[in-house]
Amino acid sequence: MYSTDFTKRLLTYRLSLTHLKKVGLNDVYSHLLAGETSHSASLIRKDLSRLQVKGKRRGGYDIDTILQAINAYFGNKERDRIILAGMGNIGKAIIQNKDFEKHNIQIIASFDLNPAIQRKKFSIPVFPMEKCREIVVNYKIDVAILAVPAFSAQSVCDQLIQCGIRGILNFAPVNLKVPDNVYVSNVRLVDELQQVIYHTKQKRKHGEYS
Amino acid sequence: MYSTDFTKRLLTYRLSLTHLKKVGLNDVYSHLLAGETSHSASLIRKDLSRLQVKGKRRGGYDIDTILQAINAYFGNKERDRIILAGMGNIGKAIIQNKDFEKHNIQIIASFDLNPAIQRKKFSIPVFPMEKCREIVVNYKIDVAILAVPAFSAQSVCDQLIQCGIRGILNFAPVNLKVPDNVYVSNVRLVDELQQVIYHTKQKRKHGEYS
DNA sequence: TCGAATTTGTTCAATTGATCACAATAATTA
DNA sequence: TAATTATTGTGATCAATTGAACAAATTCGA
Ligand SMILES: NC(=O)c1ccc[n+]([C@@H]2O[C@H](COP(=O)([O-])OP(=O)(O)OC[C@H]3O[C@@H](n4cnc5c(N)ncnc54)[C@H](O)[C@@H]3O)[C@@H](O)[C@H]2O)c1
Ligand SMILES: NC(=O)c1ccc[n+]([C@@H]2O[C@H](COP(=O)([O-])OP(=O)(O)OC[C@H]3O[C@@H](n4cnc5c(N)ncnc54)[C@H](O)[C@@H]3O)[C@@H](O)[C@H]2O)c1
Repeated sequence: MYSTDFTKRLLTYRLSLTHLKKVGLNDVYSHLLAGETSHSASLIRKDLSRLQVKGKRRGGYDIDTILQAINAYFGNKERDRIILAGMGNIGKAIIQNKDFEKHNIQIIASFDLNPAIQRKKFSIPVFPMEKCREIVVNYKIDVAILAVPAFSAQSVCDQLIQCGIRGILNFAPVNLKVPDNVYVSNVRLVDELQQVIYHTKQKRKHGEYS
Repeated sequence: MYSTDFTKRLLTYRLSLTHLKKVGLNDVYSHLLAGETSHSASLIRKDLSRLQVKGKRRGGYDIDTILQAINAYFGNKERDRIILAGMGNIGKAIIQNKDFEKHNIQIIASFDLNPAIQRKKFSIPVFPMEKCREIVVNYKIDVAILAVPAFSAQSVCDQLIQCGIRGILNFAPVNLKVPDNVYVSNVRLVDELQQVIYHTKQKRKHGEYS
């Protein structure tokens, strides 16, 4: 199996390629994509080779072919349905964003312990956690977004796994403990920002100027 | 200089250590921290060694000492002040979150082109972009969060850099073009989720069960 | 049609990063 | 006190990833 870095790069390529396509291009050279994505041209060629995308020597790669290969890699034939736990600020921001739909990801339901939130009208239904198993089983859901406060994150995580969830995108600043057969990815916004601050200071220090 | 992976691991350690401390521990063994963070014990020891944190042989490491070293590494003496561009769903979620303050990061102002939003009352002032240079210069701001729609991301990014910003945490699904002396980190929520979905399917396939 | 220019595809080398393994050392127990 | 156990700290090894380089192929122009 390929590294997670490879997978991540593919999504970066996709982003640039859809943009280039919108701008009117049909073909792309590895070094052009390199400029867009800040990955080296030879790494890009190697990645495309792993994806079994063939370019034309001296002609570059066909953008649509790459995009199809990337989407195929992620199995984007069927629509992926997921759920959301925690309908707070982050949860609401996410369900209002159209990008998930655009990439065939559908958030079909959310869960929140706050009855006031349950009563509100959103684009998707809000249930109490007790309803979770029913939804997960009936709709064969594998993946959940976890956007509850830190102090309840582990407990809600446990419940999700209990209900059958096998993949979690976690926003809470907590290192979740999960069994081996569950995949967790953490979005640590505070950490990300702190890293930006740190690296920005470093750049200043080491005097990189354009 | 150290890799960004090293920097990222430090923040993971910090998360677990603050948790362990809250639970009542004062000391920690490398393999205990390994269990919390899913990094190997030997890697953790090497990281701590690089941080010049000394443990006691057979006695483990003092948690406070590690935490101080990590905070020192990130220069957490002074409070870091940053700005926010785009007061939409993500922007609002971020300014309402207390975690940034807790880590000495202060978002002092935000910018949005929507006059209706500018008139609303938030915990921080909302200015039109024209005010940006003044704020950035007067308060010596280096870092910005970019949370505007994709189609205006590059343009707002350019303006920020024009005003003197040197580090950007970008939420828009765009590969920003910036000069060499600017550091950019991207939060790609759709990509993150797609990766979770992908890796969850893979785990299913390769039959990992706990 | 031939040659020059350009870009892919892949091999190879080098670097980086992580793990292994163990000596050094400290604590514990008998 | 001596033996034993547990843990750090680090040098050596191993693996993975990246970048460089170049042959093969294709296009373009003369
Ligand atoms: N908002 C941000 O910008 C931001 C930044 C970094 C991290 N985070 C983290 O993301 C998570 C969500 O953030 P937020 O701003 O949306 O928080 P929030 O407080 O706005 O929303 C949390 C929601 O979870 C619900 N909830 C609480 N306990 C629950 C439980 N046991 N079961 C089901 N639902 C429960 C609450 O009712 C609330 O609606 C938090 O852990 C936060 O630390 C948020
Ligand atoms: N909401 C999510 O969950 C989510 C998920 C993935 C990615 N994103 C991305 O994050 C970014 C922000 O998302 P959001 O949901 O907050 O969007 P949003 O539409 O709610 O907010 C965008 C804000 O930016 C302001 N804005 C637009 N153009 C501007 C300009 N030129 N200068 C200054 N301000 C401007 C708008 O007035 C608005 O207030 C978008 O690029 C979006 O694609 C969001």
